[in-house]
Amino acid sequence: MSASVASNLLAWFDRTQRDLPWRRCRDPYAIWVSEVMLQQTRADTVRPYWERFMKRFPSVRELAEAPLDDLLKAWEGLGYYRRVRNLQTAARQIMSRHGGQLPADASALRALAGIGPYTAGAVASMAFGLAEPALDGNAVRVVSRLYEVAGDVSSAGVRAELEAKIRALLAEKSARSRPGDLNQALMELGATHCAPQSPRCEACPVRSECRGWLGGEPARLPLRRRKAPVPFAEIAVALCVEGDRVLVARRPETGLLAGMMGFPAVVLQDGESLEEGSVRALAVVGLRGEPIGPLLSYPFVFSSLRSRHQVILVRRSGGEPAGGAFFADRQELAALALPAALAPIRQVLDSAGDWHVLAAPTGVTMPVADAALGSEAAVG
DNA sequence: AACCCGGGGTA
DNA sequence: TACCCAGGGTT
Repeated sequence: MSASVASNLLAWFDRTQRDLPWRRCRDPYAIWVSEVMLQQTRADTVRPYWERFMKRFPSVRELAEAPLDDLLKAWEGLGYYRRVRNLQTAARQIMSRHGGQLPADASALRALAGIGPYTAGAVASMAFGLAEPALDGNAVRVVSRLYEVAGDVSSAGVRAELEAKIRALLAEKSARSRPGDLNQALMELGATHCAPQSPRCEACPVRSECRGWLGGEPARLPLRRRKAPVPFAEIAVALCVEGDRVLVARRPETGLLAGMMGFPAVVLQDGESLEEGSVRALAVVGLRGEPIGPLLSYPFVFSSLRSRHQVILVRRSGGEPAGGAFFADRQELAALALPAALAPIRQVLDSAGDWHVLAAPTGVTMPVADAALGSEAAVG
């Protein structure tokens, strides 16, 4: 019936595909790294990270043997930091299970840390030419519209249905020798034409085959259940400066920003003041302390949490840093991988000529924060 | 199946 | 603002 869909997609892809650096190489390792970076992350964002990462960690072995802090620094700002931990776990699994070479097998790939159904299919098809579907968010949108699949795409059954549609496309004669390109063509079409809200159907290479377009309302698909509202949290951040050093602490191994370095912080409970929260944050890392005064406040939106970070200066009155916390000088702070949510604080510290003024008992220097932050980030 | 996990682009 | 993105892991 639609034997031309695959060939039309491939011809269009050959004509218009974006020039992405990982498309220039055939190294399975390089393709794998790019696919992990591309999880929930746009190609234009990934590009510079991938270039730097490949120079610094050019092979599975170097990734497997790298210090975790170096990996986190290379990942700084990309988010979902669990990805890079899993990447190293998988590199070590590849060393021990597969002699340092990525396995040319979807099931074996799927068994590696951080590789799920999508990434297994993507690497299998792009790096090894296997006929495996790579069903990402783009492909979900394109395929659900192409075949007017009207079920909830977050359900396992509908996902299987969509994968079956892709398998059928991969089996078409024109696609048999290039499954990776067909998968990429589906994703490319979703990224550039088959947009969530306003698809550019006029320029679509498979419009005449698209049941969604023929039905007149392609943008109503795909269907998914409504997501729960995003909760809000007030976060108290204790900034403890002593001389030319600032207290940093490693976050818990579970939950938000697991295992990342940061400044002592707690989520304020109902009725708890910023000052009380800051004392509690210090206690977590083994210090007694007293609040000096607020330094800055800014909103930060995660995908699963809206927050307001309230940064308050504190002074240690006793105790020693415990549990991975320590006082870092400027050089040590610069070397730490910090999540983007803490970037405004790093910026204040970087632009403050002398940290002593931040530790002053009175007359908190708000102009420093205002100058460093910009109007959007500074919230009262 | 539901929930959690960063960050950023875009309509 | 709301949505969603070359998703995966845990429970």
